[in-house]
Amino acid sequence: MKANKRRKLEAAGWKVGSSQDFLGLTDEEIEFIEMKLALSRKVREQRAKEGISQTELAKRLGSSQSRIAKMESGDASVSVDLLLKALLALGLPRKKVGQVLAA
Amino acid sequence: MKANKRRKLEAAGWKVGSSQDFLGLTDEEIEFIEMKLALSRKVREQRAKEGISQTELAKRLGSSQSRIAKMESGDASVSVDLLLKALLALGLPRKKVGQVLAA
DNA sequence: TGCGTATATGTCATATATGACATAAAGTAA
DNA sequence: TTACTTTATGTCATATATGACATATACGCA
Repeated sequence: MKANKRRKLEAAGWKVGSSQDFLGLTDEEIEFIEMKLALSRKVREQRAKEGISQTELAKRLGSSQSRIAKMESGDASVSVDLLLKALLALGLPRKKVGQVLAA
Repeated sequence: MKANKRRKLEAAGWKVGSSQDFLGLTDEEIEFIEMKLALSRKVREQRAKEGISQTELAKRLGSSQSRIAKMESGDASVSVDLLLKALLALGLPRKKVGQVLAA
């Protein structure tokens, strides 16, 4: 696990208890988090492209504005399931969703 | 209620080709289910390629054999999060995971 | 046949994710 | 400034996912 990768994760808003906890994460756990953050960023980007508010997206999803905000901030309480549903609700085709994850 | 119905449909062996037949599901819901099933199939394929049992994969994941079985059978009670973690635990790189979703 | 292994299916207590809600903060325009 | 909109943050009751477990089924191979 490289230091610059850690800085990227922290800058993206992922909260970790301590350095030990963070360094204790396996590469697979880091990969998983990075995928979630990529989806998170894509939601914000795509919502901006659609020109709608968090409240509007929440209505489409049957969710709430606060959860959309947590979603876009990379909050760990948000599941990948919800992130995927959000991207689909924003009109992103499945192929593009996959590209986000792969990138 | 609606979610419960979908769960039973999936558990009963719902296949991608017949997804359009189930009225009441939006295109986005169908896309989401298809992505989950693609991941599900990939887990079984990749585990076979690794030549390990469901029990062994469960140990790697900190899960249980029964959950792996549900995972591979496309049971709706399994989250995308767990499916992704399983594929990563099977050594599939992030890029390949994305390709599974996009396909 | 039996015996060991792998997989499937169902249940359940508990852990986790969720929407709802309140409220703060930040931006916008008058 | 005020009034309004959007976004951020925290809490909480409830819905959902989870691992553990029991047990059934299947698939070898002796």
